[in-house]
Amino acid sequence: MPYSFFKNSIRSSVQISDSDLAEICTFFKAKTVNKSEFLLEQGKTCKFEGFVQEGCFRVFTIDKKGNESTLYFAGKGWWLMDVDSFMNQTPSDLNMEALEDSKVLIIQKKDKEYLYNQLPIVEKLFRIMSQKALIAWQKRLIQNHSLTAKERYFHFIEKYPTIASKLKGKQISSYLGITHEFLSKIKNK
Amino acid sequence: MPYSFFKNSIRSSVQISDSDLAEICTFFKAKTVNKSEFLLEQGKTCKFEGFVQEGCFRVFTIDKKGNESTLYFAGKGWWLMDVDSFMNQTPSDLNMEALEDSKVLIIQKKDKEYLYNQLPIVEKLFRIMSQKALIAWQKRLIQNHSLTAKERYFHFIEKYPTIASKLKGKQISSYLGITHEFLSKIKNK
DNA sequence: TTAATAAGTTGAACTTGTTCAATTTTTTTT
DNA sequence: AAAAAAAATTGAACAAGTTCAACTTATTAA
Repeated sequence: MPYSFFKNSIRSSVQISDSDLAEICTFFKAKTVNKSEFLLEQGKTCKFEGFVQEGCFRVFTIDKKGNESTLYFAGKGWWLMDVDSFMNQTPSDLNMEALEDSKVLIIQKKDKEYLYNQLPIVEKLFRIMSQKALIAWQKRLIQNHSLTAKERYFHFIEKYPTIASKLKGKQISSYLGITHEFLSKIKNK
Repeated sequence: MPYSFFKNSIRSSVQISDSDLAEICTFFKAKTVNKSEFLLEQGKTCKFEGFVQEGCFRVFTIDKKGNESTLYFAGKGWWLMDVDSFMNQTPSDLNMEALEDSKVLIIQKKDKEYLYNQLPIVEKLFRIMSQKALIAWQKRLIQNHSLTAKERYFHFIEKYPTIASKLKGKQISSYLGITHEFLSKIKNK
């Protein structure tokens, strides 16, 4: 049952019939992404959405000054989406890089649109998922405003211990919005 | 036609029939909120969602240290929601304060739930609205990471000139995540 | 297994932004 | 219109975080 974890994840957001869930699954195809490979690259248009079944990804952007900024890490059970590029079919600002050998379930844009039209529950599912994500982004902004870099670091490794243990310092610092040198100084005190 | 602006706003997100739109409108009640009054207060549970027809609001939180952090300003055409408190019926972290005499359209939670169940297009509408909001929050985080306070300030007044002109420096600084003293120094150079 | 490359550490000088306190200006209340 | 309160400004001392460069330690590739 390669879809059972995926199904449970959906059921945790929305009440859904077995048959609807089964139909949804038919549109999600398994894909392997090996360590250091990119599922999406900045500049390309995003035509898919993905669900992480195994492994871990980093979603980040590189700004004009060449600095990396990590939006989030996607471990098992997380979604990989570039909402902007997917919705508007514009070039993406994001990179999605596998941090280890990973497996994702992928749905193509045309299939997603079909599902939205065919199954209203899919609208509800993604409405709820988007709202949960929104809550998390709002909280993150508030934390960036109210906590120091040191506090943000310890909060991060407490909240995401499993993912954090897989990360290089540089990757964590680009999530926190500080330099890797300063993160190193935070750690050694 | 007090609902025509509201209707146009919805139509800009989703294709919808006149009759569906008319039914939606029946659940949104006009409410006046005068300057300095609060539509929502931190600690109370949010049982409504609102649409700004006239005026302007500030949505902010006060953290443990007593510092204010402004999430966003909601001018004409913006939505006022505490997604977290509304969805989970938990005490809110947010305050929604009218910055001038304002008029909002309000829907109660039970009516919103009825609409979600009754009209699938409402799910789609809020799915799309949530995803647009998500895009904006992601971009804001990236900007906080990649721009200096000065750059963020000029970006803000360029992007929201109308709202910005109504604001006190203290309100802008709490949006940017800096002190009002430092904002004053930025301005006078 | 040894190069080669990437990652992590450390220190000194620097920049950005904060804190606190005093002063002025603007807005609100009486 | 005067008094009171809130907002904005300024400066000096300070703290948080950056930059650059040198060095050490891990990883990866040949």
